[in-house]
Order: sequence, then structure tokens, then C-alpha cells
Amino acid sequence: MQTTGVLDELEWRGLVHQHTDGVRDALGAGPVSAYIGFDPTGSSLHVGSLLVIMILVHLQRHGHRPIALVGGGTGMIGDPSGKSNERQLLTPDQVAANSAAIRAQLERFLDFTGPGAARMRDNADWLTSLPMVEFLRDTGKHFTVNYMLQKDSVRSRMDAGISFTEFAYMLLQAYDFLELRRRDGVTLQLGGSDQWGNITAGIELIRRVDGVEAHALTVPLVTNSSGTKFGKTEAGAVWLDAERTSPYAFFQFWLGTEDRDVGRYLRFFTLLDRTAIEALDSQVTSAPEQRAAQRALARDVTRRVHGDAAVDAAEQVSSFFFGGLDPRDLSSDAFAILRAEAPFSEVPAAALEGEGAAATYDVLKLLTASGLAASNGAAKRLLEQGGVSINKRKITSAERQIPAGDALLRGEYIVVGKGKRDFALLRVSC
RNA sequence: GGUGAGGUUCCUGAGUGGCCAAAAGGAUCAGACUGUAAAUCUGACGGCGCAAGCCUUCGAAGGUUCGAAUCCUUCCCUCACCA
Repeated sequence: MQTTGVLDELEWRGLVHQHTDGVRDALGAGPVSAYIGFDPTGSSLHVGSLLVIMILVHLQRHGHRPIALVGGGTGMIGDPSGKSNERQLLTPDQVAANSAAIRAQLERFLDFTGPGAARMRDNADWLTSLPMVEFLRDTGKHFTVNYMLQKDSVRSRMDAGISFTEFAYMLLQAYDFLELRRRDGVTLQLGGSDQWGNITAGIELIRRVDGVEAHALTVPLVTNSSGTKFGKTEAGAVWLDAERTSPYAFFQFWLGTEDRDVGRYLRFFTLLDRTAIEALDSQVTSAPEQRAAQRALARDVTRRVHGDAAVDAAEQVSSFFFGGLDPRDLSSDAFAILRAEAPFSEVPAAALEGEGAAATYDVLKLLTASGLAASNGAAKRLLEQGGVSINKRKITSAERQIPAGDALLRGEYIVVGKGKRDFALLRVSC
């Protein structure tokens, strides 16, 4: 794979927001080592992080060396970029646990063998033991406060206030860049568009200390056309961790992409080539109801994050919930998949029974027990508005109590539906 | 440190003694239409309750009053300007 083509590829995909002038020449001259830092602010990456991960993947496919840096050291400080307020410090334990979890997730996306083998780094290895006096002499001396005050990340906080801790953050990130240049020959740092200031600080440091030209490339912020934040659903953020967002929910997130966003997302998040993506674009126009583009997107991304088996399972569950399949025809195996993939809860029969009617289930209780409704009131509203189904059959408000015997599938399961898209599986125990 | 303004239900933001669970917009949820899309329209949107109604809520704690988000006292916090 040639090293030169990667910038063109990133550009047509719309993955380039800003870059330093020398990037093209540097990438054309041969294999480059490039890094991205990941903040351990949470215990899992979410779909937003995928964008920046894809850049590493593209680089590797074009013969460059990707390095994923976990911010076990900088996570102790907190990056002010893009934050309107001072943040609560995480405890060292939290940072360590988050770093380990994120590291494990990152490892799935890169190839750690071959000439362009990826590397994992954690800046805790060099930052936590860095002597302060030495740091101030060797690194701090290269930055004027005036320079630092001009950075957006600092300037935008002049009203709300910024602690010295967060103010100094950019120096640590600059130091990381220098350290990685020395350890791994890294000369390119990638990041979200809000990282530009931190990255250029690193370039500056490398130029002054080592006399070497380093480069920056940032990706755009992903937005969706409804103006809501990308990667959020009713249930909250869409995580890469299967424990937090099931592969089925993850698949559904991508499948539900709006027509006007799907082309962009295919370019951002999949490795499909230009011909394939443009063919899908035209299908969005000619046969939107088939949602071929959404399907390709959901499959591709779910496969990369959760694997082939998860895609199959997610598709099976989707075709059950959204297809014409009668829940009474489902096999035990099918229920095993549903239990693993769909929102699932196990409830004792006594907690579901209607008042004074042991042989019935109270639909409101089914809704709250399954987590589809937050309170009885919410459940009742849903029922009154016709938004409830049991085993894929619409329930009217006249049917608050349903006969227990009829409701159970295979003697123990109930499929509860809310609206057109939300389903949960309930297992009734004795 | 001084002066001024303010803290209302997820957010913005009305309300200044009873008609206030509290306007309006946004967000969210459901329904219709559709393609598990968007836009649009309709409805819902503190908790419990079939309901009547009850309970909790308007920064915190007290107080005045038949009755307070609205008045008084103290406290906490935020913002703006001045220093």
C-alpha cells in the first residue's frame, strides 16, 4: 500500500478539518508514525471516538504506523479544550481503571503485527513521575504565558475561570508529543478539531527542542442534521462497550441514521471504497425505503466494533422486532439470542399480577418492570395513547389486565413494545 | 471588599398572596402520515390513584397569613459592574 494516498483518501471522506502545510509532503516521503490521545474520562469509548480511530486505521492501511495513546497521565489533570467549566478531578484509581478499559477497546481496531505494527502507549508512564523543577526548566521555558493565553481553550475560559492545573494541560500534551517523537519517531499528531491548539503547542516544542518539523491533522466535529448531538439517543450515549450498549442497540443506532446524514457517515465510519459508497448514495435517492445505505453502515460499523457474530445476532433480533415474525413461532434458541441482545429483565410473577386477579398481568407493571416506562403514570399515558404492544399485538387501554396464560411465550417470556421502535424482553419467574 | 441583579418543574424562561403542578418555547415520549427516514399535524410531559382526590416541587431554613413560587428574616450560591 502506498503511503501517499492517505491524505487524498481522508480528504474525499471529509475527515480532514485542518492540517499543517507540510503534512502532504511528510506522508508522501514514506511511512510516518502518527498518534492520537484518548482521554480516560470515562470507562468506555463511544461512537464519537470512532471517527478519530478510523483515521488511525486509514493510516495503517496506507503503510503508516498508528500509535494510540491512552491519557493515564493527562487524565489526572483534565483537558480544558472544548469545556466551558472547570472539571472535577478524577481519582487516580478511576483514571487507572478507565485507562485500562479504553486501552482494551482500542486494541481491537488496529493491527499490531507487520512493518507498520500499531503501538499502544500510556502517558502515565512518563508523566506521573516527571520532576516538576525539571519540567519547568526544560519544557515550560519554551512557552510564554502570552502564547498560552491566546489558545482558544484558555481564552474561552477567561470569564468562567480556569485553574492553573487545566491551564498547564497543554504543556503536558506538548510534552507527550515530544516524548513520543523520541520513543517512537512520531511526527504527526491527530485529534478532534478542538485539539488544534494543544497539538500545535507540541509542534512548537519539538521544533525548539529537537529542531524537527512535526505535523498536525484534525478531524471535523461530527454533527447530525437535526442539530442534536451525534452519538446520543434517548437512552444516552452510544458506547462501544457491549455491556453498556448492546450490539443490537448499537446496530439499531446506525440503522436509524437519517437519509441526509448516511452518506457522510459511510465516508466517516466505514472502509467501503468510493465506488461502493457512491452507489449507496444513489440508492438513497432512488429507493430510500430500502435503506440500503443505512444497512451497509450498520453492518460495517457493528462488525468492526463487535464482530461478525454480533452483526448476525443484531440482524436476527431486528428482523424479529421489526419484521412480520409471530413471537409464538420463536424457538428456544431465538429466545436465547433475544435475551442476550435485547433489553432484558427477569421478574417474579407476583410483581406483575393485577390487583385481586392472580391469573392476569397488569400491563402497566409489564411496562415499568421492563424499563420501558419510568413510572406508572408514564406507562398509563403510553397505554392511553396507543403506544403499547404485548407480544407484538397492540394493546388498548381497555386491556389493562391481560390473561397470564395467553401472554407467556414458551411458558416464560413476554415481549413488551413501546411505540414503533422500542422493545424489551421479560422473563417471568415463579 | 463595595454596589446592583438573580436563583422556578430536563433546558431556556414567564409568574410577584388564592384562578399555580406553575405560561411559552426547546428537548423528550406517544399517535397520524411514512420507509424502523425527515418534515408536518395531534396529544402527553412531577409522583400515587380507575376516579374524586391525595402527596412532593419553585436555592436552604425559619416566620407572617385562613392561604405563599409570590411577603418578612437569616443563610448558601450565581452573575454584572466598581475597586
